[in-house]
Amino acid sequence: MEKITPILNAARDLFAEKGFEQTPIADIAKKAGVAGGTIIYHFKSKENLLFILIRQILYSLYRHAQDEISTATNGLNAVESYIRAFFSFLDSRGSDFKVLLKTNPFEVINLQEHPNADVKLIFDRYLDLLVDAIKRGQADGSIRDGQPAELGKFIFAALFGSAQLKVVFGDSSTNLRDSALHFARAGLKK
Amino acid sequence: MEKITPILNAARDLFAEKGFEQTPIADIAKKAGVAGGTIIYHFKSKENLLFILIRQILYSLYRHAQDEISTATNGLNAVESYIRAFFSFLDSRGSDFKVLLKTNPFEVINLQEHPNADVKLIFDRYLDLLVDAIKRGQADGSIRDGQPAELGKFIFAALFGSAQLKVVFGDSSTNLRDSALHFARAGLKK
Amino acid sequence: MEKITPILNAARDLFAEKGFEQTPIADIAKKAGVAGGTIIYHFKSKENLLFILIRQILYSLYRHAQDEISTATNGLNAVESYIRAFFSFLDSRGSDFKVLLKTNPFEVINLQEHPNADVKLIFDRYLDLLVDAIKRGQADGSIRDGQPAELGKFIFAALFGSAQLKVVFGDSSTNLRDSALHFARAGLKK
Amino acid sequence: MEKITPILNAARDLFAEKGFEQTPIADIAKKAGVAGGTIIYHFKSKENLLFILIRQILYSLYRHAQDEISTATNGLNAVESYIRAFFSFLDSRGSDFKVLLKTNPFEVINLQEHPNADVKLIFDRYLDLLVDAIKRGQADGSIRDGQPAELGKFIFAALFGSAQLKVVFGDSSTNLRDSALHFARAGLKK
DNA sequence: GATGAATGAGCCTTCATTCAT
DNA sequence: GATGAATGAAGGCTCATTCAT
Repeated sequence: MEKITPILNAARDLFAEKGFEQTPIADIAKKAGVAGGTIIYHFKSKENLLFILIRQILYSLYRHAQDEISTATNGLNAVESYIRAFFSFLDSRGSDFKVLLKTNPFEVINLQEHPNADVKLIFDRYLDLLVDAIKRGQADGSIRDGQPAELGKFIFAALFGSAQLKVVFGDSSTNLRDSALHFARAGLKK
Repeated sequence: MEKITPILNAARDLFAEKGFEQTPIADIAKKAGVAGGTIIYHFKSKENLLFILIRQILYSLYRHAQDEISTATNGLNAVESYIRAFFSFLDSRGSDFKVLLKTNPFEVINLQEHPNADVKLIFDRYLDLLVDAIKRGQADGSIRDGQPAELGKFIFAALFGSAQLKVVFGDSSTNLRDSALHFARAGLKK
Repeated sequence: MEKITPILNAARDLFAEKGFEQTPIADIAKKAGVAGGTIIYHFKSKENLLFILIRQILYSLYRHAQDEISTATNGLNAVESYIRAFFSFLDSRGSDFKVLLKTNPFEVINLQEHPNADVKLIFDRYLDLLVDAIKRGQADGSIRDGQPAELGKFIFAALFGSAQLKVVFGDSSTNLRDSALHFARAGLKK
Repeated sequence: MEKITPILNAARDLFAEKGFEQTPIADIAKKAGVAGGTIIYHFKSKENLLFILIRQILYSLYRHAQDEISTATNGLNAVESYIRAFFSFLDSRGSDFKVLLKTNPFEVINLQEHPNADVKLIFDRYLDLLVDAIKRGQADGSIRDGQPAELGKFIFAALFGSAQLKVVFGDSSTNLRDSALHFARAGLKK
């Protein structure tokens, strides 16, 4: 029971470092100071371990954005907070984020299967945070007209693309963040 | 010798569909109508087959962008052409693109090792096309000031993020393209 | 202590349904509403649990035959009662019988090892019931001459073969019983 | 390709000796002088290897009975030949037979699944040989009236029960055969 | 008596790669 | 150039059993 956290931590680190497929359960076990069978005992399968991990990470990301947005004074400001939150998460919890990007979670995990559905759900919620900020901005006059869902999706895409650039090629997240803020403002302002 | 093309085609389709790790050489062999040994005989290793494939695809993408840009009348126009080229490639050669996104090529392939270096090279060239367009725009007055490399990287990130959204969740590439054009114009124009 | 019966019942059902090897202790535990460790605690090992079960079942079979024979008026009649008892047991306690046939108990259980010896003992006693009936028939003139042990063994073999046919292929036990009675009478009568 | 026979031979011996579940593929490989992977390469799965083996054995048994019956002069004679063939097979190819009895093939092998269907088919054919002999006897007057299918099934059951007695407890097949012949004659003759 | 988390040996299977033909 | 039988290391998973509580 108290082995669950060490396992999750070991898995996070190894998945982030070498990827899901390249990480044998035995390695996780060794790093977590646990027997191989213990991992399956608690997580049923290696894939499910990934799923649990992804859900945790996604939820943290969601909460982090939510916190940041909560103090925004208007819609555009909320979008900026959302972007800042994304990059600060990326910086402070880079290892977590690598898991997200290195495992193509939505490929490895079959989203059709019931228990995985909530990963998609959290993901959607996280996107909604951005779309809602845009709607708010359109209501309070800080953001121009346009379909909030489409504007949101594109910004979202840009954020994940930036993260990939940082994670894969080591690009500076500061520069990417500033560019993201710049383009978002330019594209959204009235 | 004449077995090489069928092998590449089969590999492309299968890598696109199920991913690199999930595709056994035996499956490629069967789909290509070839013996398993033949693939190793021609490509040395499975990883190298992926490398060859990625290089081909990346090069096509590069040429496609180059073609599109060649008729641009100014820098901003060239950037727009670059974006359009990206999405038209994504639409017409979706399977190729999936290979790029599903294999995290820059993870699987160790870019430090010599023969793989040119994948990174083509990749950089492709990015340079965009950066050069921005520089051109700054020279001809169609694009505002700012560091071309950073502006370019962000647009680039947004494009790949969009592709991922399309490939993974099936989002409309038309909407994503229009948003990309919108944000690029807004962020680059004087 | 009061957990023993539920465990035995669950084990009986599962062994009958899926066989000994195919039934994990965990499944028995769940079905019995008991913890996994409890089963080992009470039965020492999975194999020993099977052994206890087999002994119970065999003893029931033995008692059932004994009861039926007790009212027989002569030897041939006793043999017929024995056969009828076998099939009525097979019908009324099919699940028990399946355990016997599905586990090849005499393979799984090493009869050389001391505590298991009494399974073989009960088995022999059960066979003796039949052999004794034949002897009795030879004494009272209802059964022809011949080696009782051999005649008995063959009838015995036929009964177990019939049970297997019923259990595996679902053949009618009524037909099999009538045939058994027919052949036994024909082969034993003077 | 030339490894298939050694594998089948090794599997036959080991399944006969220790049973299907108790025989790791690695043991078969070692005994066959082959790599572990080779077995799966040729037989797809351990279960399928058993299936192939069972089919071979069953077919031999079938052919053996067919040969023996072919010279019978009448129906009753054919039944006797069938019984003799059974026991001579049991004696000369005891190891093969043990595989049949030790694996409860009809349990391990899911008869519903297509490729396994023919095991049941051969099995039925083998039984039909006996039923047809009984019909022939009823036609030529050497065998009394009665439902051939039921009479056949019972004799069949007796034969398999006898084999089990021999295999498990080492009973003499000569005695069992003579008893079988005795009871069959007594039960079938006019 | 009972629990259930934890163990770790064991097993089947996968699969990239080799090599004799 | 091409084949495909053969390999064997590697990995995910099962499960009877142990033991601290």
